[in-house]
Amino acid sequence: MRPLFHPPIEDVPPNAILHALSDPNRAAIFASIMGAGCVEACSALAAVGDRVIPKSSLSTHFKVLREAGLIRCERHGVEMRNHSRHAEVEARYPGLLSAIVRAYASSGCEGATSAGS
Amino acid sequence: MRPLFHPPIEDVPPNAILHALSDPNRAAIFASIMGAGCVEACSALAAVGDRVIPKSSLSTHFKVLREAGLIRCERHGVEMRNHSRHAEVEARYPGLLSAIVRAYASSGCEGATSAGS
DNA sequence: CCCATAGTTCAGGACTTCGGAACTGAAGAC
DNA sequence: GTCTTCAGTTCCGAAGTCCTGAACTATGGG
Repeated sequence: MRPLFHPPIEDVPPNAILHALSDPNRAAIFASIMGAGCVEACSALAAVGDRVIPKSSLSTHFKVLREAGLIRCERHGVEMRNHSRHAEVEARYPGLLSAIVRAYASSGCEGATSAGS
Repeated sequence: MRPLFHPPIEDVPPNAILHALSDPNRAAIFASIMGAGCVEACSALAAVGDRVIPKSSLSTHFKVLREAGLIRCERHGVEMRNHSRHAEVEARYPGLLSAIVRAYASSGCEGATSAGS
């Protein structure tokens, strides 16, 4: 497939990460990828709680997360594997991701429920 | 003046905080308030680096920060004192604010430079 | 009382995001 | 090899959000 652009983590400004995760849907997606051992298919995340997310929105969300350096996407056959780049982000911005995920988890919001394994 | 609404910190969802701080201008304002000993007047922050922020935008930014539970505003005479509620937020979402501020600082972005005073 | 200062509100335009429909690319059926 | 199906992307219009200048309100001083 065309070479999906993944920015080096040093080029990602903090506000891009905050923006990406300031959307509860994206936060839920990311928490799910991060919690589920760094691999998921897109369609597996088509629902956050009760709410069904349209495919197109989902695609956009993944694009935002990808461009924020939070995930790495590669095509495996017909579906997409999404690896969390959480270790890289952690190295670049120590404590940021864990604090955010913890914040969502402690708020009882749907943002990180699926990360609770 | 009318009783400016300050939400209790427990009522503030994490995404509101992330959203508030995902704007570099607001991040700079907040970093400045937090770094400068928790008191500032609005007009003292009318410029982020080279960029001049219009009063109306500034007012909106303060409102967003206030409604995200990040600052507490009270009128003293003709001007406004803005206290950082950073301790409360820290208690509610441990490590979140410090990680964000540190991220902005380490990125060399203008988000937290003014906190170095 | 009138003026100056600090901040808020409103309205119009620019920008972003959402979501359905159509499209592309890969795997399996025939 | 070709057709069908599945997974995801792109396109475009609708809806919402954000920015900002202009007008307004509130406070303090002369």
